[in-house]
Amino acid sequence: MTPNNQPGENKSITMRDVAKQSGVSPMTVSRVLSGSQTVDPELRRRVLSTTARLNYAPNALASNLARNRTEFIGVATPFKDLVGTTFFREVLTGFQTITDRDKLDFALFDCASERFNDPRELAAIYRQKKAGGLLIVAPQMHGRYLKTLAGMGVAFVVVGEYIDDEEVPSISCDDAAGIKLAVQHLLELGHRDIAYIGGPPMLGSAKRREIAYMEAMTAADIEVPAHFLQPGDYTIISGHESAQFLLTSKRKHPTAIVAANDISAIGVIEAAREFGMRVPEDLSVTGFDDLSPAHEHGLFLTTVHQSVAEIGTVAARMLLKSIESGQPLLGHVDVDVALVVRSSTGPVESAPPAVL
Amino acid sequence: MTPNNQPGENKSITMRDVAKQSGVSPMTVSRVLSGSQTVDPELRRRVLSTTARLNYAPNALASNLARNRTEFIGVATPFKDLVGTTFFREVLTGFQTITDRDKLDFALFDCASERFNDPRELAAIYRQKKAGGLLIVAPQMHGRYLKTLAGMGVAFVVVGEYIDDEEVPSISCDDAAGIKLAVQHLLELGHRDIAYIGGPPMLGSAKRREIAYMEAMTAADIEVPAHFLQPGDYTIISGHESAQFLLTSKRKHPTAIVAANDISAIGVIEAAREFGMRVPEDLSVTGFDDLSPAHEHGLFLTTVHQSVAEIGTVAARMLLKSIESGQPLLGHVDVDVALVVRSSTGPVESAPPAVL
DNA sequence: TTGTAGGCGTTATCAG
DNA sequence: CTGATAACGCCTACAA
Repeated sequence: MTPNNQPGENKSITMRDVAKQSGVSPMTVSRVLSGSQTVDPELRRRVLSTTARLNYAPNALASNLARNRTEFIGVATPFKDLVGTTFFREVLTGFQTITDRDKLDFALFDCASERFNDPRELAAIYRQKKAGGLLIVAPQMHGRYLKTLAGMGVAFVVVGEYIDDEEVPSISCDDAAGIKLAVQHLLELGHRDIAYIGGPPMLGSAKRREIAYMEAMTAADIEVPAHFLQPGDYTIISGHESAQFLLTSKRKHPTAIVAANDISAIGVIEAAREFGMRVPEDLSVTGFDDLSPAHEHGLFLTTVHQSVAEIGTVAARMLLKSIESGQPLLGHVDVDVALVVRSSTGPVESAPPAVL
Repeated sequence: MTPNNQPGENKSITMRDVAKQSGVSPMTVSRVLSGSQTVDPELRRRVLSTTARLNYAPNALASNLARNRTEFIGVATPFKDLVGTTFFREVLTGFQTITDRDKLDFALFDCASERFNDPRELAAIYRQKKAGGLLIVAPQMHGRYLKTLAGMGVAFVVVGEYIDDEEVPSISCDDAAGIKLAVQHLLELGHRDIAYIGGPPMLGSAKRREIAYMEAMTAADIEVPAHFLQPGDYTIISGHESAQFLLTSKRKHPTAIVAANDISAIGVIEAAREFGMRVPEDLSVTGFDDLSPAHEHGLFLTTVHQSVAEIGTVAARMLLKSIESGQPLLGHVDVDVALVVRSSTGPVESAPPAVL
């Protein structure tokens, strides 16, 4: 990793070289290039001219060392699970809109690699000044791990997941509001037999969605039969299985199913179709997330839209503020969601759906 | 971006601090931590002990400045187009398997942003030592742009696209071999009326695939009717349209279609089904890439598999070698492909497919 | 085996 | 407005 020289020139050009050739001191060069202080226009011209002529590029390492700063924002995410994902892309581009102003760049770390099993390794990234702050995009990370990180004075924020810990700063969409919008929508369509298919129980956001479902039903004075609360894990297959159970059970069948995310909603719709049920005539289905797959699959899923890009920009603003102020962030921030009504939901039919 | 201190401790701990508290010189600390030289076991113990006690983390900026190196590999890619992509994820994880050994990290740059309109800006990343080398994952980048980059002595390699320029190092799958495998497979199934739906003409890899199709047909002594060479742009819709044209033309209809990638192959199959044709009984279809979408869509597409992860590892090895040696890379490297026969291809039927 | 001196390339500070 | 001086925190080179 050592050499950085082109065949011919042996040492890289430094500020001193530019200074000498411009007949000024290095400080003047520094001032011109940092654009800050007032410099005599003639000197400025000379400096800029030789800078261009020598093709000089300031050494960021030296600059950052002298200024005790870092121009990288660390992004920690499990490569295998998230990098190829719409969610990740959206968070990043949202984040980017803010960090671009400060000319910050991204450093990318695979937090699922063995190396980061110990939170101290992630903290080291920060302490070694490889990154001025950390954007953590890793839903599966344990609260304990993150709490430890917070205890080590690392500037960071977790994105896309609700962490139930005051000391851990996190940003995600307003899960509760989203589910309540979905349930409310179904209630307005006349549904009362509304079942729910949940998400991975380890995820704080999944917990929030489930609780919100129960609250919304209770608020509408509807008692939820135990079997209406189905487990799930955000996969097509889990949605499929739980829907299959609900639609073939000997107990009451739902006229509508609220799935904890779009993926499992797709499984629900698949299952319904396999049983010859029409969506939405025989069964209404709602999802959650509104990322691309819902469209790609040629579905017209009524779902809760979360603005991932906005989560990214909010995260960026907060993280930058924390980095500048030196104050750690605290607690959770909810970003608004919106119900997108498409054609997987409709009014409840007078006749109950046919039992298979 | 300035402060990095926790409330209470005002300056970060340096090697000097560790040295003092261990009763040794900073050099000894350096030696212990870099693990290199021989150090008295007793001193080593003391140093390690106080390192842990003080929670010391070496400043990477200072270290890299002193050693004139950089521990970041720059990854340049258009965020919007590629970051959310299986291809990108696979390249990165493949790359990672090599860079992990050297404890290198990734710096991520959005080469589609205005900032990088000028290749000098990308070169600056390298010259400023923000990255020791560049992995460019950007199929749409112009050869001229890349040639300029090469001329500026930047250590880099382009991945996933064939760049027709000896000075520009690139790595991609062996497009020609892949298409020839597909055509050969169809020939063996008895097809002779094999049409081709191409890719974006600006892409070198698309050009190579098309040329290979022509060569394979010619080698089999089959004359290709002009309308058998259909344009396309790697999208479902382009595959759909070209297939529609081929299957409704007044001229001869193909019994098999080779699509330049999986996505357009999906469009072909959709179109065929709309015309009531069965795949593969009435029409054989092959794709190219074998990334996830082909499976996600519930298709069983016979296709050319490219090992993206391997492209990543090959790229990593080459780039690291170039960085170490200071020698620029040159020319293109092909990574092997393999035909994956699934159920979208079959023997040609005796009766020609029904004309719509 | 350990320590000393000096430099990596930049910037903060303060004197002129 | 400009320049000398002294860091920034670490490492190479040489000396002990």
